[in-house]
Amino acid sequence: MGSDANDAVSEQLSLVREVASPRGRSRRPSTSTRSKVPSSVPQAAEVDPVARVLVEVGLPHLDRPFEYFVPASMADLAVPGARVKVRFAGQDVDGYVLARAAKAEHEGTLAPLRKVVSPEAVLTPEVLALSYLIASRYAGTLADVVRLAVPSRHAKAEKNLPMEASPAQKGAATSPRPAAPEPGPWGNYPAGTSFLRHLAAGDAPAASWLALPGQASDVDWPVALAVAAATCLAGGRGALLVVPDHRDVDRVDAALQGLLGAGQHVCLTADQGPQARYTAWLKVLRGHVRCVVGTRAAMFAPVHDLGLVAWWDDGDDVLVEQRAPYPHVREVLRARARLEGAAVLTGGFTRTTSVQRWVETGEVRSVCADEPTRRLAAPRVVVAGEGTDLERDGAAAHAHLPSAAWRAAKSALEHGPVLIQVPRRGYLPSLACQTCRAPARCARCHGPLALNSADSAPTCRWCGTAAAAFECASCGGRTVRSTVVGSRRTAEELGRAFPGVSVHTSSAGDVLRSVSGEPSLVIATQGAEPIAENGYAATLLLDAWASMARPTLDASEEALRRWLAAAALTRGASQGGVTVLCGAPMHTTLPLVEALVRWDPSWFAARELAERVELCLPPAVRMAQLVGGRVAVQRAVEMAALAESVEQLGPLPWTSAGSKADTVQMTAKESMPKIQLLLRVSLDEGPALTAALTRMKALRSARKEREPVGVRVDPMDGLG
DNA sequence: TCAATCCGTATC
DNA sequence: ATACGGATTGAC
Repeated sequence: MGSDANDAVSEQLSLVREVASPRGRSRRPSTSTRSKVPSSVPQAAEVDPVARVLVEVGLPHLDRPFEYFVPASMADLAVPGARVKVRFAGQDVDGYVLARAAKAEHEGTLAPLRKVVSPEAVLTPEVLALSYLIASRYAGTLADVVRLAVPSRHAKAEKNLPMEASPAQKGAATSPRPAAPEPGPWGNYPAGTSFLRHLAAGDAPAASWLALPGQASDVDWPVALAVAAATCLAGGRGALLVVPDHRDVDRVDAALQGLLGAGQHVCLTADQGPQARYTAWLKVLRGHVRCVVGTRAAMFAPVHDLGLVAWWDDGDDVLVEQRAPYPHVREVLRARARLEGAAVLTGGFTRTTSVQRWVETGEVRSVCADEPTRRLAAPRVVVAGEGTDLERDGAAAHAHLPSAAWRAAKSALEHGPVLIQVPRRGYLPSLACQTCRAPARCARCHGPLALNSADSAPTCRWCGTAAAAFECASCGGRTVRSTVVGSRRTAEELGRAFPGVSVHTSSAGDVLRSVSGEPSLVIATQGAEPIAENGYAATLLLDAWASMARPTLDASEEALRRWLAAAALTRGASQGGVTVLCGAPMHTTLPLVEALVRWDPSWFAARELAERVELCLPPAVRMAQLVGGRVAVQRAVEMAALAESVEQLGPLPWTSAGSKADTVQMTAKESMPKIQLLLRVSLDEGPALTAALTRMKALRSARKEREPVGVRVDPMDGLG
């Protein structure tokens, strides 16, 4: 494991023990005498009459435990982890019992718990410890993180689910452990079987796995995840698998069903409905099952004896939680693995720079296939030029297809379906070097340059510096070109280019799961590609330039991720599969294109990370973002009393993601333009920065600052 | 001298 | 947030 966060971890653990230990004594001898209990209220419990309670008031400066006395009637119900209602500042609020104690630290009179909502210990010590770490990592409140970790109660589900595992499940739990499965897909990777062996033995191996493309059961990634989970279960420990979306959950679910049989795992997804969802979650909490597959909210599932955390496609932005404090699945599962001694498995067709950093610090080991294996499994990749060889006439001209792409599709349609991937609409306009097409970067802070309005000079989206004299860092070019994005071919146009072929479409909101092996054209936006039975005969990746020119930090990483995800649905070169990249700049050999052609995401990730290190960009540094009115942000920064070493980039006008670039956001009431300030520190100084931001938030809420100031750590996760 | 009001602080 | 206390202000 890397050393940068070890201190923070041990510090947090001791904090957790102090607060959560059932009989925990304070390090300092308590100066309080035994707390007085008003005579008008019920008798206190005889054993551990004090409950430390996390109260759910949404105020940062009240984000700490408060002590209540436990009435005798609740002595056995108010267990650590139980939901309670308490009187707080004159009103009834919800809370959780964090711990019971013999004596209070609070010197004044304790108020009684008003009610134990349910004796179900929904906030387990492990999840509580995890929540402390995540709150600290993201400068958020414990209450916010607990809200993410513990689903809201569904009383009927709680009542209907038996407390004890059913006889069959009980039998499974007490009978000899299930046998470890065959390695299956893991046999394709030199380090794969070793990973499984350590996993089964109860160790905590950590791996970044670069999956081979293909859907056959001896390579298919959902099968590989299921095998890892089953191996962990066979070793007597629980497993937690997180995947980006519901379709992925279904695929892993099917694979688990095949390996484990019925009733050994549960799925957790947002679209289950409250009762089904809470029932599934309770099965995990009560230990009926020890294996979970789900979407991002499952990352907090209270799996018993956790032995493996795994997640798929680290770069997918749906792995970022959309509620404060916006934690990434990667950080949550990494923290869980450390706390609970579990193995780590992060897989994908590509590797993000964040995971590459772990590989390079030795925190995780790379698990990937050797080059000959990759070459056979991956499709042959062809690069068609940007406009240079467009068909001038005939059907293909209508579809704006390069002739190489048209020919590949035409011949592939004799053997099976053809996938045509188009970029999503709505990318922000951005700037690139006119000569070499490298993204234009700010000379001062290396942020992305963009045009605020048609006639102004290019401006940095981070620090606001106007690039009066642009000079490209890669080739020295002095002119920028605007990359207008978002043109999308219609299914009709393509249909006309291939008369007589049936056409399917799949895009966000109307996603097609799979298509048959019959010849057809499948037009899908990025991320919505259906799976084809036996794989696509060919895949066309359209408008490469649009994917490459997005004005976000991770544009290249993201482009490769999306291309390889589509290309991975294509038959391997050994079966004639081909992928055609259309619309890539031909002037230079871009590493991005080279990585696709050679199917070498590991090499690309290392290059990208080296560049980030050089330019002091995440994940080589820690960043935080403040958003709000100009004065409020300025005052917030002063309150934070930041160290000298904290670099401030900006402020500059803030536009919300997805809004048009020239729309300046206003705060609701004052019609004040919002501004953004970025803070940058070394990774070592990350914990100090988040601590300062936490203090600042507490101070602001204690002083009842009116104007909101948004704080976001790792703002590049998800938004770029 | 007392009540109304403002401000700061604690909330167990 | 809401409640409370202490200080401050203003009218009798």
